Amino acid sequence: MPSTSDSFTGSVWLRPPRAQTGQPSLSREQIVRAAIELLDAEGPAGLSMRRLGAKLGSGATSLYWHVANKDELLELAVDEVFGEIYVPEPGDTHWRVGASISANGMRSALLRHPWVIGLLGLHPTLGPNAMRLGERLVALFTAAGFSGMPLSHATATLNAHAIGSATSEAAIKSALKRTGKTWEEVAEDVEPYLERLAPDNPNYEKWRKETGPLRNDPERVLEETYAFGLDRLLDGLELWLTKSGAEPPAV
Amino acid sequence: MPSTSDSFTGSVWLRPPRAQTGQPSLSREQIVRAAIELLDAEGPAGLSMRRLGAKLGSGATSLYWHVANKDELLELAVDEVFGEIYVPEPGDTHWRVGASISANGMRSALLRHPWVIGLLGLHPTLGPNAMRLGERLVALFTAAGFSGMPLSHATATLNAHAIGSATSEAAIKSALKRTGKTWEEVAEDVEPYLERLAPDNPNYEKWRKETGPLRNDPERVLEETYAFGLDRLLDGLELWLTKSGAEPPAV
DNA sequence: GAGCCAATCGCACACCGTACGAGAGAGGCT
DNA sequence: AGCCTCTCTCGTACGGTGTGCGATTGGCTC
Repeated sequence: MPSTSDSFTGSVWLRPPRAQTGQPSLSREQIVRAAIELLDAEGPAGLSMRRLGAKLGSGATSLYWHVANKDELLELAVDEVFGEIYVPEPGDTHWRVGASISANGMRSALLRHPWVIGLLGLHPTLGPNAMRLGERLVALFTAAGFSGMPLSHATATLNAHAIGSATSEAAIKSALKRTGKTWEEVAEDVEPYLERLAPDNPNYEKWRKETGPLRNDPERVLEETYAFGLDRLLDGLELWLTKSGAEPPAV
Repeated sequence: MPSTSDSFTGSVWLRPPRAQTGQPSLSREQIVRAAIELLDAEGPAGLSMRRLGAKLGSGATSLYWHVANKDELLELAVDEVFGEIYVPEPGDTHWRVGASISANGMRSALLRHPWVIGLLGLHPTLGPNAMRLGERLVALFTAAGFSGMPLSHATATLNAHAIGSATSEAAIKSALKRTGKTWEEVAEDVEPYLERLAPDNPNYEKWRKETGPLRNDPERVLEETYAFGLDRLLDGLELWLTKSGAEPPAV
């Protein structure tokens, strides 16, 4: 371990890659992939260095040659997940479609790997895949007519919507998965609690009574919530674009 | 511990409160408050049951009388933080202002207690404070003219924006705090990395060069990003409201 | 005073991240 | 050929973690 001085977060990305000559039976990519598999299968609690080592047929501490510590491994895993997100080229679609595809990709990647959500607030992700994502979004929104700080704000807001939506969605799905109950069973469980709180929540209660019959398939509802918000957001961005009098640059 | 059957997430909220007769030198509220102090001061890693016990002058395992386990303690702490968020009454302001105040409150609560962000994806929060928040938002958006599922979508989207924005913001601030460096120093550290990746990120690089001089105070930029997104979102919601021909109910 | 029961606590267990140093084995140099 | 160096693996050990369990305390009601 050359132990470069702690530049920025001491982040993986800023450190020169490791030279290689010996007999590597382990590799960083392999470790990261295995870690992701464990995390997907059993959640954040399912990943320990010992278990990961076992899964790879090696000692737990051997991993520390390829990875400085567990935190760094998680950073690598997060960026790997970002690699799954596709952002269209500017020319391929209208920017609204491109932005939708990008946000959908972010959302579904986060829902496929919900453990990522809990890590996003810890370090800024500036791995190569995250950078590529940023690059593509800049290209997309530049072509749409954004520039300067508003461009950055727009892309950040798009991502914020995907992240925020995925967070709430993951919370619900995690509860369903953990209890193994169906949506109906959970609703039954919560019902008496809501009844008890009803006097304090008249408006919510009224809304709940009125929309009760409509709220059946939670999967669908969650998706609609996300899509509704995305459409409103894109409407707002488009409105700003026209009002600010921006011209899309020549394609 | 009466050990009620595991209703829903076995969530704290659905369990009857504990009877009380003995000599309580510890209380649930006190424990939760102390836990929040520890979490605020030292982050998620700073909270252990032993340290918490020590801080309260009691044995670590004494806490387990008042709290089923650490997860439950964290759920309680999250709801406590939600209690800090103020949502105006419908009559008090235009709904856009009310929604802004609410989202601002959510954002700043999350930034005051960044550890909450990492917990939001784990359980749906249905504590009393979260419920009160929901109630107020329903009231606000009902008065604005929303109803049915779109009402729920609108409130969820508002929260998603606050959560998503706070997540990215917390990531950056956490890195700054952890390294103790100034924004300029971090920028210097990252610079060579960005230069190296520049060939792959032409659009991003172009944007970066153009806006370089403008991007000074990150605190301000982050706030502007959030505010820009919020405005676009509210624009989009307002547009939908007028286009859907909804009438605000009599006030 | 007897008995009950809420509340506190110490101990122990299994597990965690990881520092450290010993060793294996390949490659390059003389 | 001999040796040295450098990459890589691994066992051991340390100080921590969450928490199950049983013993203990002390105030309350009969």
